[in-house]
Amino acid sequence: MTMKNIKMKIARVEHDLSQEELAKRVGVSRQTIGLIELGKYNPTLSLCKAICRALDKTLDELFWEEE
Amino acid sequence: MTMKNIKMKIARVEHDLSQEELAKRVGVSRQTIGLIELGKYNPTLSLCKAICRALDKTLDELFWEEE
DNA sequence: TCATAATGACATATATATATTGCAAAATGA
DNA sequence: TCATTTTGCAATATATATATGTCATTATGA
Repeated sequence: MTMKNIKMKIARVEHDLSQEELAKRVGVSRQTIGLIELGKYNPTLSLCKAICRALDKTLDELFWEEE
Repeated sequence: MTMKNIKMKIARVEHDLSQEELAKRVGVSRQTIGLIELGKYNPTLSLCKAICRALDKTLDELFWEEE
């Protein structure tokens, strides 16, 4: 869809989590996490929040871009 | 779904916009805006961003709650 | 008061987020 | 190298976000 979410990928790697591990913690499939990182999905707010909590970040830190 | 988004409603009123006017600016239906404010919808990230831009707020300001 | 605008509620239809499965291509570590 | 893990990709199925239309209720302003 739009562009890669490199910030999310970095935060995930910083937590030493694979896509699959993050997916499990967040309660979603591995593919969903992968596609969000690739920028090919438009996730729901509740999923964004769950990812943020799992990675100790806020929405702005992972999903907001100024401009 | 979860709970009312009072912050979004306040920001909208501060901009002197009706639900219908905000909906038009954001490219979505009036009902969608209304249901998001009522906390009965789980909007997509792209819609959240569009609402934020229309109301001069960030994701954290309208959609994030600490804890 | 009263007319109008704004909002909530509900039903049905459609688009799309997400799940699931399987396989291929990279990446990683020994 | 090679075995294993990780990630990308694709197809199909399902759940749900969103649209549309209508009506009832609640603000709002004159």
